Amino acid sequence: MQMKATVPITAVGLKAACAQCNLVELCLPFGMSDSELHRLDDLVGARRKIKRQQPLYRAGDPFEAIYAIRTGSFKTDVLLEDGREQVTGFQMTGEILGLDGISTELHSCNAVALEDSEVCVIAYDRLEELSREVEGLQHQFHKVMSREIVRDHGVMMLLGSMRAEERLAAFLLNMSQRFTARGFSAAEFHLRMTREEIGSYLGLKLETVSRAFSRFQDEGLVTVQQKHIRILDNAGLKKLIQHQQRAC
Amino acid sequence: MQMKATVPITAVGLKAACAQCNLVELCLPFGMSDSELHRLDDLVGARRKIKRQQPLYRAGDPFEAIYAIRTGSFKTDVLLEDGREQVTGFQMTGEILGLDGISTELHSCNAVALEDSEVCVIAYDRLEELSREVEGLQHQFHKVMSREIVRDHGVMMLLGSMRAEERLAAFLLNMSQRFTARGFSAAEFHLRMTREEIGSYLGLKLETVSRAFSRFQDEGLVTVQQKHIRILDNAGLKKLIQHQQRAC
DNA sequence: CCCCGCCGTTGATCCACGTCAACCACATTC
DNA sequence: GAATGTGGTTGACGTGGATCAACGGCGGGG
Repeated sequence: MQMKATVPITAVGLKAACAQCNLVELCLPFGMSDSELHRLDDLVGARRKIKRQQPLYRAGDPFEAIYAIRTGSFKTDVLLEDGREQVTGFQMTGEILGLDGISTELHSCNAVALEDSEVCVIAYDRLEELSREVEGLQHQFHKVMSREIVRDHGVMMLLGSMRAEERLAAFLLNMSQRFTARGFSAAEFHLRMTREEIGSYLGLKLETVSRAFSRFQDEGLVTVQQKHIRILDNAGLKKLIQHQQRAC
Repeated sequence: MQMKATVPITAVGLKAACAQCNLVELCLPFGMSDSELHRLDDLVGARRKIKRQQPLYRAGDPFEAIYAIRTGSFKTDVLLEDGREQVTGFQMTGEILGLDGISTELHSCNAVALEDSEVCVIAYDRLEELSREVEGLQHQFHKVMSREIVRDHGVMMLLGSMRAEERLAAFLLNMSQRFTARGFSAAEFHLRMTREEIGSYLGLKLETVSRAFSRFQDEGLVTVQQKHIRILDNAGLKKLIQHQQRAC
């Protein structure tokens, strides 16, 4: 069921035109002036469509570009020789994929589409070139990388110090907040990933994720119907995370 | 026991002079030409000495500079409101601290010296400025940030998918490899952090860390005397990580 | 030198989560 | 509509690591 190599499923020749894109606020060009914005037009090359379950890139692939998600969503994961998988993140529209490849010029993880998706391809050498000239771009790019580091620290906190229900609560609140930023409902959304993928991300087995969902539902914090989530008690979820619910 | 703010313990006026530093190979200037190297002299401002247990910066501090470790070592950690601590990393000479601050212009974690240490202070606005002119610096800086992201993914793998002994084995091999890169013995070294700090980093309690050390010693993989470690069977440790040691 | 505090080790017990297994809800295909 | 497969839920049970507790060793200060 695996493909030999990561090949573009579709590479359409359309220019991406950040200035016209409604994702600027969430994406790499955030905070740039109009004049700066127009200089990006020759940076963002083609778009590429990726079908659900297909890889955008794989660990070991040569690194040439980073990718901005235009539509759809992805997961990134790393694999151990013995087959164990760790999902390292879920990415939504406007977010940047591929930063892991800069350090060794090889991608160090897999990026897989969770649904039919489209990305803007940003050639990395062109990005470095242009960001030497466009200060706003340079600065924003650094912020994007730094944000990724901060996000990863948050996940470490989650994996290293939280119990199962706290992890799931943190995950739901994070998803809710990211949907909100994209103009969707904070309270009601559709998860694109399976229980197993959530579990891998949170360092839990899928059964534990499922049970935690059920318990949240019993306690009136959320309603869950398969992948459709409705948050009923945001504050209750937040409280779960902070109050280490132990005696003493 | 906490200090109000992070103030320089000592700020010596000495220019750092990367070109003369024996850490270039490990540090930000890696791979830069001699002529590029000399342009760094006015980038790296003062050095700063930090006493053991003192913070270099704290979560919430305004971000102004990143730091290259000249001597000593640090830990970085994040705290939850309820007091839980997650150590997100241990840093050694030549490694860069403070990248987490770029995204929000506030530091998002604490950096604490594990021993009396000295860092080179690199003003961030000057770094951006200079890296617009010096291509090698720009590229190397991006690699350093990317490497941090890749490293964090490795820690997630560890926290999310490995059992206690695998985590400790991975930790020891990682330390060994980093000591080697610094010209120290790969087999014998002195840990600067406590069992509790190791435990926090690995998502384990200190007792579990201690027991795993004892078991490694019983199995002839290492000898442990307090913080002094000698690795007897490198391959054995590696095997521990890959072979998911379950029946079936 | 002795005292004291911190750090590390080890043992006994507990419990959160993993494991194993059965079953159910949908979606896809024929 | 039946057949098949994938993903999700739930229950029973086992276990790895947390918790609680006692003790030992080293290092710093009087």
